[in-house]
Amino acid sequence: MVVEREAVKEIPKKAGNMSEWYTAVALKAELADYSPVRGFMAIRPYGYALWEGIQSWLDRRFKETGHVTAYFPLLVPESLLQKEAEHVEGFAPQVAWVTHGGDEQLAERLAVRPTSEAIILPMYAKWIQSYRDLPVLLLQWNSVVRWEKSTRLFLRTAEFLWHEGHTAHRTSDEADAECRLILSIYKTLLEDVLAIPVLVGIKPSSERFAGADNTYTLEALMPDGQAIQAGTSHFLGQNFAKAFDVKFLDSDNQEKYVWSTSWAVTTRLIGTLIMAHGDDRGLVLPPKIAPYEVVIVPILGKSDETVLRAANALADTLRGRFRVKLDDRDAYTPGWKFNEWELRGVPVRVEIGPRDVAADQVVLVRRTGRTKDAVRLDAAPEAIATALSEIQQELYGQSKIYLDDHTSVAATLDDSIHDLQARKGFVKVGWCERQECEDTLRERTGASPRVIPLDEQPSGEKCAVCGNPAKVWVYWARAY
RNA sequence: CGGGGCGUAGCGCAGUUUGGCAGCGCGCGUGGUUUGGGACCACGAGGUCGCCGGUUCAAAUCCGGCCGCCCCGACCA
Repeated sequence: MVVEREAVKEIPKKAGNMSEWYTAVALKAELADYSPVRGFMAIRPYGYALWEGIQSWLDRRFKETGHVTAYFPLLVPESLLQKEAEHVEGFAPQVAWVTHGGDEQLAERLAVRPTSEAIILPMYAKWIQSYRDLPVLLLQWNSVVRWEKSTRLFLRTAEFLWHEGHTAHRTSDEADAECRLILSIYKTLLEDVLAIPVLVGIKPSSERFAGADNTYTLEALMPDGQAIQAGTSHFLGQNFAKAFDVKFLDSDNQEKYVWSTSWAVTTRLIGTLIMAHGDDRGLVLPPKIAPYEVVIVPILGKSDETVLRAANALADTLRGRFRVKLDDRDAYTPGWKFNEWELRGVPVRVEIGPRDVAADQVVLVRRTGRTKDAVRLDAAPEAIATALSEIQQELYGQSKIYLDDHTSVAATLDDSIHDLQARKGFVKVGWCERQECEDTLRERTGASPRVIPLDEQPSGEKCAVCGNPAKVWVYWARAY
């Protein structure tokens, strides 16, 4: 039986102040730390392993869809950044500038990329001549800098890691299909791997990416009732092609501008993951993304030779099938290790001690329930596989129930205001698509329109603000 | 950027009101005993009290300025 003495002492309750809880978990689980440079963070190996998990899953998918990886410069000349008017206006307040090379002042200052459209599209102009060169399906794994006023580990840092995809297409339809393909890949990543259910759709024009004709988005709901954007996919139309003169000769011998897209998910996903599943004992990681799916804790005592040998043999057996950590450090007691690995979110723990070796069994403990089950040694791999798959489903299921329970429909302005001010999640409202109705709701609630769903259309409902026929549904929420 | 709080050993803090030897717990090192839910004993290492200036015989403590961090709001992936 689990004896509750002092649980994890250093972590505040999640239900209390979620911000304090979040920061404590990110630091104590050794995911990241504050760095000497204000607003920037150091990602520690355990946190980076989560990012590598996301990377390798996406790289596998992108290989299947024909996307290839490239790399473009860190610095963007000011003149290039200024070519797309809306783009530069949108990012100007957040750009960091390089003004000197060594001692000498530069003739033209260079932006540290806040995103790379302005340095990639000029290259596309050189590389694309004919419709036969299309589509171009590139992405790069890199970091970008946005000078943020207030920052939080993973959720908002002045520098963050991401991949940014940049594609160029022959037709508008093809570019739009690309955006939707990426959206579906991201949705699978969020729901099947990270176990976080999302609403998908498009942003109202007021929330679009600077320079885009359309922005697709994935919105998740955090346990404090606030929404968070988990990924974006932008249909850029011909805006950037025209600004950077990216043209091709089509089969009809006409010179045309390409249609481009850009899309990204960032290390913010790690912050989202922490909040979505963690509890008062720390991190809870979905098995599919956990750096270690299984941790083996040998209970060493006087008979430590036998136990250690059994633990090593078990680790070798399991390693063929799972990501395994054998924690054979002798400086820590088993109880200390139990708490440590729970804090770090490992889904399944296997305890093996003298009693188990004698009985030819191991003790299996799930991070989610923490009940102890004795399992015959030869049945352990199957039992672990079952536990991992059930934990994965359990985490998604809980989050899905939370999302559904915290999504309401409001038919009137008063209801919308009431529901949004209660801060309990998404409020779905009908909208006539007029800016003034959106502005009214923003001012009255402090919330923002997060997403217009792709698969739901109003059928006779009215705009919650003005009462005219609603053209679309919009999910509103307070947001990170 | 507004409101509030804080800065003293790696971490968490006491000491500041009333100026007078820089402390406690955890962690860390060594040795030993331990090990099934954060073990115990002994010895030990570790400090420009955020920074700069002022008052004073004497400043962690009083005064002035600056910097940084956290929380709550407004803006941002």
